Amino acid sequence: MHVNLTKLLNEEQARAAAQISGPVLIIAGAGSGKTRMLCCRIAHMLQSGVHPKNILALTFTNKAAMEMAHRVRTLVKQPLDDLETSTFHAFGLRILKQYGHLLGYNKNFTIYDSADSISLMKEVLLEENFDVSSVQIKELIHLFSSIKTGRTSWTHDASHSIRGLYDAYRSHMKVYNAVDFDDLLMLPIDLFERYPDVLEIYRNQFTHIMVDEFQDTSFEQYTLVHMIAEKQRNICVVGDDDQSIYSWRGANYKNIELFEKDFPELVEIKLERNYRSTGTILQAANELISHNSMRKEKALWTESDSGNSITMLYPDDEETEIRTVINEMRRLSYERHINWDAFGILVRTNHLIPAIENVCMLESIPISVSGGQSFFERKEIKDTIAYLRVLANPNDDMALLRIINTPRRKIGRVTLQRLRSLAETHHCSLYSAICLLISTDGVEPSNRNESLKSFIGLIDSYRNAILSAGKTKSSILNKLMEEIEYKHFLKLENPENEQIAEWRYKSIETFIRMFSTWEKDDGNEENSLYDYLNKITLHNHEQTDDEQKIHAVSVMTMHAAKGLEFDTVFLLGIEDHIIPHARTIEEHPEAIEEERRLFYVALTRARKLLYISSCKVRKRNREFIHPEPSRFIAEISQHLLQSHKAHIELKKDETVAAFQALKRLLAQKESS
DNA sequence: GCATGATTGATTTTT
DNA sequence: TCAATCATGC
Repeated sequence: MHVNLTKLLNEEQARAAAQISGPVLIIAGAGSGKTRMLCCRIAHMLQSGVHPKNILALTFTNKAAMEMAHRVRTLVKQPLDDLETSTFHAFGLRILKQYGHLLGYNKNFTIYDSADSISLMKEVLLEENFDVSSVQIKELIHLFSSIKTGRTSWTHDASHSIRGLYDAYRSHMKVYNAVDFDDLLMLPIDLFERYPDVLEIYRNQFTHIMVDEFQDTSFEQYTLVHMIAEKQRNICVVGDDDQSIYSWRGANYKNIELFEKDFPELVEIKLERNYRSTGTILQAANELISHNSMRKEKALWTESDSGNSITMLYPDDEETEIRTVINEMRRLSYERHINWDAFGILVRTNHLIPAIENVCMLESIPISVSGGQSFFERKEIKDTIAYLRVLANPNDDMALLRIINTPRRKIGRVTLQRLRSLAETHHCSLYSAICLLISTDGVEPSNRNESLKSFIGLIDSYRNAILSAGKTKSSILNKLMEEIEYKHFLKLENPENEQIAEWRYKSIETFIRMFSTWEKDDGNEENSLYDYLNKITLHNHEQTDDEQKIHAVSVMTMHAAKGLEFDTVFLLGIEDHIIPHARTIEEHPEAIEEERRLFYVALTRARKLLYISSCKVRKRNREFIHPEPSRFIAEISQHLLQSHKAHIELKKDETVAAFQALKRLLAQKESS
């Protein structure tokens, strides 16, 4: 292994990669070869004798973490099993797994995702007799999250009852032996404060730390990494304040200022040369972002040609919008021999995605959707996972509630209500409440507890089986799903179409197969059920990398597109209530700058061609509205834009001609 | 007391 | 369009 930095990188990049001791702040603009630099930097560390297990690289998404690990391995041609590249949350989980018992958590704790948190909030509200709309529930959860992470304090508008709800929420979590996403960061901080010797272990292990997407780290994430880095001070953070798009989740680009204050001896390096986009795209992006105030001084430049103008589309409605895009993709792939995976379709909100999926399906365009309703969010998969969760941790009430009457076991509203109040008076989980109810049942076997008894029997027997199963857990799960006749339940759910039931059961089989692949992988030494469940909670929104999807058009939200790039990018639904999003602006007028940054991120994903589309009519709820094009479009010089030429849309016979040409091409390829 | 079908109402972004 | 809630039937 020998990596020559100056050969692989430009001057600034090489400087950044070579500076491996002391604190470093790297301001890396969009498309400035940041990932490449980071990978070379790790390679350089290894070359300089730093052991892989002493390196900690924190990223924002699991995808980015895996990508980085992969690229470093290719670069240095070594397996590097000890190299820790992970997200903050995965890192926090790792710490809790090892030392969580010091804080009173059993090792079979469950991670609650936001859906679980919402269900729990509903439960708590029910208990305390509150009638609250779903919007308010989300607000409450957001408030509690801010409180927990110290972003907000109780001082203002904290009524007594709201504090009560917060306490109830937290005590429920404790009873369930559950932690939420915030806990994955806050509990390690708590741990480090209470057990300095544990902190010392981490400080000594991770002598070299890197943080990617630093502009999107939250205060508590920064606190965590600061605690570890404080002593050795070999920490490098990489970010771009113009791409900060997660402030609603607590991201705080002011962390850059904190970092400057905490590590005053730092070296600052700016990467301003853009290798990704054409001059036109870059200029448009620069113009747009210059409308924001309070930016760190930065000027992206490129040596590439100005390239094509940005194409504006003004389709009549949503369907025309997608069909126009499909026509363009067909034309480009035919004229320029472009693969489907060179296209990216980006939207502001998830709910614009299904319509795109449908039309692409009809037109046989292969697409790969990330975000939106993922495999793990399908009802049948969530049910299956809920069964696993209850087996792993019977005190997990949210999972238990999901499955206790699925399939129907004649355990209905009233029974549950009784169980709830029993659980409440004993401060225990529903599972314990059921056990209590059954044991105090006495001699006369009351009919109504029979179904509860058999349910507990089912759970207990499978729990024993799966916890002692070694590498055959998946087959036990399979047996469980057969025993409860889940397939039959699906058929009852879809009486008019048995095919749907079959199809949905197939995804359960797929899940069991995935589970089986995981448990047979020797890399998972511990191979515990808990590990698997935690893994799928944290990797929820991730692509299951099917080979068939590699040559597909990517469809995703602008948030999900961060860090990615495509030759050709289509931005759909660039209308004034969607981006900037009407609700955001209403609630926080200052958030317009973040919306602009989001649009900036979207623009800078494109290498060569960029299309921006704004519909004349869009269906919202049940009515049609006439949206205005996004105000951001007006912030770009008009000479960079060009309207979509009508003749570009292929007429029918042209399409036929195109297909024939394509056919000839394929025949040629085959014969050669 | 529970299951089922009809009505209503709500939709930002993600670890 | 979809999910959660409500009212009614068994």
